Order: sequence, then structure tokens, then C-alpha cells
Amino acid sequence: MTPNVVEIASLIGDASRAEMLMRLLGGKAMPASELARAAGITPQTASSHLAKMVEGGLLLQESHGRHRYYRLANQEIGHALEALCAISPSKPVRSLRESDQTKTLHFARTCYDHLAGEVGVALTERMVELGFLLENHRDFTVSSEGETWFQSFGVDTEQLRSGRRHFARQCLDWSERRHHIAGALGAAMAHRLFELLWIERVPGGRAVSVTRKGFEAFKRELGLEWELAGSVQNIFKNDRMC
Amino acid sequence: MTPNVVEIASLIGDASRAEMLMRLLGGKAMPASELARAAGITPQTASSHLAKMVEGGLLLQESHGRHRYYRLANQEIGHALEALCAISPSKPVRSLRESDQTKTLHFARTCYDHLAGEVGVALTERMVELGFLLENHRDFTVSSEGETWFQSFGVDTEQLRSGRRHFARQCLDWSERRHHIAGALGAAMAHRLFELLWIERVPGGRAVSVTRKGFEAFKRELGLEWELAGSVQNIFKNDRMC
DNA sequence: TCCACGATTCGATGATAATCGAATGCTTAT
DNA sequence: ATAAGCATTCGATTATCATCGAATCGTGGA
Repeated sequence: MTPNVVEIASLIGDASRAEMLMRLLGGKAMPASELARAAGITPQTASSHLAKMVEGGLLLQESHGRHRYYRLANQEIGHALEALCAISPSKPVRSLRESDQTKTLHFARTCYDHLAGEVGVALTERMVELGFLLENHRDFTVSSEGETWFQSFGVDTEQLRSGRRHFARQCLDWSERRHHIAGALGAAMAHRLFELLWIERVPGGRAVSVTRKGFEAFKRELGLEWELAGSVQNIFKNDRMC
Repeated sequence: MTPNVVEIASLIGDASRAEMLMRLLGGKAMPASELARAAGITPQTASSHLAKMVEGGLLLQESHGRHRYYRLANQEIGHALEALCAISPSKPVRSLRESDQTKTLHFARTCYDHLAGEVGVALTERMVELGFLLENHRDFTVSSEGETWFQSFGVDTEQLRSGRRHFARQCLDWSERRHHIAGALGAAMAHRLFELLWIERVPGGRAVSVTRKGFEAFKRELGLEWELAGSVQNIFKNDRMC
């Protein structure tokens, strides 16, 4: 088993590749050129890196016209990267700007294609508390009350269950060190939250902010509330790794 | 934050260093020469690697006579390595021997200095179930019934609390994907289990086996039992990474 | 058909780092 | 004191690989 761990670790242990992986952790597929620009390298070099990561099973490639889109191969890779973030000792903060970025990422972000950070964890735990979700080994199951709630929320659990993807996984959150919900159900929840405009992507990164509407809705529908820190509204371009 | 993740990942992403780290994951400190032998490299090369890992904060060094012992710098590093194991896709099993090794490691092993694997997780969850331990964010706390039980079991919680080390941490188990108990209390538990001869180290690796006495005692004292698979008694020399 | 553009391949370069032989320090044993 | 053994440092070698320029491939638009 050893060589596999070594291979993955060394793939991540390169600055350019790590930067690209972090971009992809936002959940969206991205064309090679964009990833090259993000990592600050030429398209040739990027192409080489991307090929290696596909070979190593970290990424999948999909061709659309003359563009080639890359995305994380599966949710496990997302988990892996999050786990590595959790591992790395946090460096002392350099700038106020950086601190804001960190705060915003800790508050809410996308992890592969579901919701992580304080908001993701709180939402998950609240749904457990309300009896909608049941923790079961490394997964969640949905109770009958839960089924009703998801239906009314606009998430079709039946359909999700029919897919090949894991239905509802527990995903360890690096900032909170608690589990949040992942898998098909986690992705569907996040998608619906975006759709309802309770949350929205912060341009240029994988941070997510809760809209005014979202704050009210979370409180009304689920009894969840957060102090509305100033940093939450902050927009930043260059979110680095964690 | 990025550079830190990259640095750690690249430190782990070298075959020789990874081999040494895995040896150290057994929890014991080891002299440089032994680590060199384990990794199949000369002492000079090993020395260079070890210096890098100390520099990178992964290892600590302690001199005893003409030997220099190395050990993991802290429990977080152990967590990190375990997490990486959980991340890596499991390769197809090559030999029956290898399969046995994996089974044995999954069943019970030391993680840094506490108990992991099926046994570690089951023990932890049983103690939560019995109300001795309470899950609290990323830690455990001990209830008053718990205090009594630990006392009777021969673990002095008072003394453990006085140390600088985290008292009782949740540690994610890569094979079970559930939490087991770590920190000072986890270490003390493991130590006491070795002392009582409920468990014993399998020579040559970090696998642990449950003794006959242990099987009976776990059942009698805690109502825990496992099917006594043949593989459990197997002894193997070369446990590789996972 | 021809051109523009994204992406990749090839080849060369340069930097990094893993490795080991030889020499040096330091500690214990005789 | 002298020898033996563990560990490290130094220097040289070698291999690996990230990087980019130039050329090629393939798709889409003119």
C-alpha cells in the first residue's frame, strides 16, 4: 500500500499542482488554460501536471470542443485534500487581508460539491438534532420525518438514491473538525441552497457567503443563526490553499 | 497557508521517508540506524532525511548515549499520516500474506501511542455507549461514572489532566472511518491494556493482537466481543504502509 | 480552405534532491 | 588510552522533474 500513499503525497507536494488542486476543490470543472493561469505557469507545464494527476487518479478529464475540462476524480479526493489542510499547522497570519480570507473560508465554503465550514457543519448537526438525519457508521441515513422535510425543501431523495454515487456520506471538515454531509445528498442540498439564493459563491475562490435572505431563512426554517461578522461580506480574489 | 501543505506533502511523498514515518507510527521512538535499515538506505541518507523531517516539524529527536532516537513530533502528525492512509485508494491485494497483514492491521494497531483499528474504535464507542465518555466537539470528556470506572481500571485521570498534553482527543481511524480515543487518556488506556496483557504487540510492526485473556476480559468487563479470526494470531515481519 | 486558438507533445535546460563514499564527532566499552 | 560503534557532515554523482520554447494536433470560425 505504501507506494500509493507516496505517489499521492508527492503529487500534492508540488506548489503548482497543489494550487490547481485547490482551485478544483471549489467543485467546478476548469479548462487547462485557466488552471495554468491560476498556478502561474505556462500551458505546456500545466498540461504535463494535469496529465500526471489524471494518471495518478486525482483528476478526470472531459473534452468540450477545443477545451478540455478537468475536475477532481471523485469526492474522496476532495476529502483527501481537506484532510491535508486539517493536517498542516496553520502559519501565523501575515496580513489583515489574509486573515479575512481565512475567516471567510472557515465560515462557509464549497468542498468538492457540497457545503463545508461552520455553516456546513452547523446545518448538518442541526438536521441530526431535528431527527432528519441519522448518523450511521460513515454515512447518514434519512428518517421518515427527514424524507418529508427534504421533499418540502425541494430535494428529491428518491432520485438521488437511484444514482451510483454514495447517497449521504460523512465528510470530515478541516476547519471545524466535525463532520458535514457529503455525497449525493450533500451535493443536492448545496445545489438547492444556491438555487434558493440562501448562499452564493464569492467570486474568485471557493468561499461561500450567506445572503441576507439566507440568514433569515436559516433562522426561520431551522432555527440556525450566526453573528453577522463584517468579514462575511468581504470579497477577495486570491484565496490560497486553506 | 499553501506552502505549508506543500512542504508536508512533499516530505511524505518520498518512499524512504514514508517508510520511516510508518515505522514511527507504531508510537515508539527509534534510533536512526534502525530507521535506515527499515527504509533500506544507508545511515548517511537516513540522517539527511531525518534532519529534514525534524526541520519540517514532523519528528522530534532525543539523544540517549551514542544513539539518537526519533519519534513523531506530536499526535497531530500521527493523525495526519493516518488520514493519508485513509485517503489512498487501496490497491488490489497481491499475496495472501499481504491480505493477512492488512486484516491484522485493520483489527488492531497502535496509532502513535494509542489504540486504533476495529478494537480501538469498538472500545471507544462502547465507552461512549456506557456513558463513561462524552463526545464534545473534537474531544472527549469523562463523566462521573467514567471517573469511577477509569479509577477501578487503573487509569489515574487526575494525574493525566495535570500534564500539558491534550487530555482526550478524538482521532479519526483510517480503516474504520470512525473516531477512537487519543490524547493522554488514550495513551494511558493503551498502556494499561498492554500492562494487563489484554493486548500485545505483534513483533516487527505496529499491529496489535488481543490475547486470549483479553478476549475474555473485554467480553466480561465491557460486553465487547469479536469473531476470533485465524488471521489475528498471525505474525508478520514486514508490515508495509497501511 | 485557411486561419485562430486551445491543448498537447517533444526536446533541451536547469534546479533540486536522493544517494552513497569518505571523513569527522562523539559516546561507550575494553 | 585506545578501540569500536553510532551518527553526522561534506562532497561528488546521479537521477528526477519542473519548466519553457518550438512544433504539432484538433476544433471552430471566417
